[in-house]
Amino acid sequence: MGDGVGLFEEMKGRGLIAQVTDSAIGEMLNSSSLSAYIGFDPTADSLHVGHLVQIFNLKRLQEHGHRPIAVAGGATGLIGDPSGKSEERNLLDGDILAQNLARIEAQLSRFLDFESKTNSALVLNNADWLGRIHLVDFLRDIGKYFSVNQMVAKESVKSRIASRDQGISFTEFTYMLLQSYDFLHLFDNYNCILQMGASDQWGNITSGIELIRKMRQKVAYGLTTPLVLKADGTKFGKSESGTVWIDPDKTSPYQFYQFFLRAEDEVVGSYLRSFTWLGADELGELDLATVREPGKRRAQNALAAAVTDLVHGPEMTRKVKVAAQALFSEDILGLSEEMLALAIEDAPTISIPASSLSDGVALADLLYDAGLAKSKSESRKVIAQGGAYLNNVRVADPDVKVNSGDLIAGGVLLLRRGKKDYVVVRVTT
RNA sequence: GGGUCGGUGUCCGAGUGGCCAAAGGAAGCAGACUGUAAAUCUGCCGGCUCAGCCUACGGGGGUUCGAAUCCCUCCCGGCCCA
Repeated sequence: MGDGVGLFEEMKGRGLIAQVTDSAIGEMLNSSSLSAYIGFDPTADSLHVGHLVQIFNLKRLQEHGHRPIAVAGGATGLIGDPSGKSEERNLLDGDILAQNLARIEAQLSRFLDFESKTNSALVLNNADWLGRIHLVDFLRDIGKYFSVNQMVAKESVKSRIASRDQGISFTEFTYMLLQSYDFLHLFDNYNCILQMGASDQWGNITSGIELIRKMRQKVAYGLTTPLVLKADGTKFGKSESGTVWIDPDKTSPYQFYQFFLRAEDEVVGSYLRSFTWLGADELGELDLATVREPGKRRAQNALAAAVTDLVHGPEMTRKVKVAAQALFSEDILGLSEEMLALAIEDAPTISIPASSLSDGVALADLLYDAGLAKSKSESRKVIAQGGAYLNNVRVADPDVKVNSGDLIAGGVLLLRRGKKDYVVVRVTT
């Protein structure tokens, strides 16, 4: 699938390379076929948009003839990586971790090709090897190669040690050894010579490379990608309603699409490069469009469509686009029943019994029940401040009764909080 | 183990007997202006059956008319010593 341009140049052009351990990596990626891995710790039951850069990098790797290996951290997830974390983590329960792992493996599988004759992808679980090691063996065989002096100097550890009231537990301190051992294991058993990851993984990656050098007298390589940030420099991946997950049950495709649609002008260009496969010509055009006609948001639209396409498929993308257009249109009441049905098909929905509408439900209660307010207090406040809309019409009285007379086409209510958050209320009999 | 400092709302952080649902900042939410952007401005920002009540300042107990504030005890963390 290589398109003539070398993988390394392509990644570089897209701003996807932060650091490499050796400049030879460029040549290796372009000419030979190698195995490379990225680790994912199953700290939640789904991957989120923050993981997409790495997943897509594996995909790019495979498209250029390399074998991508995704390592799910069944063992390291139990420990917790201190990198980029300002405080000690709570340990995850083993059962929960196992469930998370299964789902994440399934998600990873969607993006990679496992059928290829030449460079089929692999998903491995590091519990398969880390779980078998005996402590004393590990300390003798692996621990011997690690200098605490050097570990302490690593940024991820240093910051925690410097932190006045946090500190770092021995458990998290050892994380680096486990990740290094992963690399060694993959190097030995899968001929994997490259580890990739976000730039906060640099310390962990290089320590794996050192371990391989010391134990095998062989060279392994590392490549990191820049952390994706929001325009204000804060962490990417959270929306107003929390983390943006890949699992459609945790973040609806509609919300997923909206998240990318709302990308700030300053970063939309880099997002397009990280999260889509658009070519240089198109990227250039969109950059220009953002400068010339920012109000049209062409880049944002292209971004949202392309990413939703990759993650949820073209059919879903089409639906959420229609939904967005309809919901943000001026008069929802003017929409045909058919259009409305299509628009709200995949919007978040709650159901209420018809009987409650015949008595009338206070708007404040409805907003709360719909999940648009965390408490009834909040619900009342939002309404009083003019932030609540019933069928796209602002209603500022929290005690106003909503009844069956408010139902619109198809027998639903459209409830909105603020400008962006919609919930469709369906009536059940 | 000893000493010492500390544990306050989502986070940071003031408060050392009543004026404390607790200063200030950040985050977040709503509104205005815009482009479903950014910046800015205004308001909100524990809960509830909301002009009232309930729950809260690490846990438990106590002193007091009254405690985030004082005492006892336990738990947790930092630093120093062993």
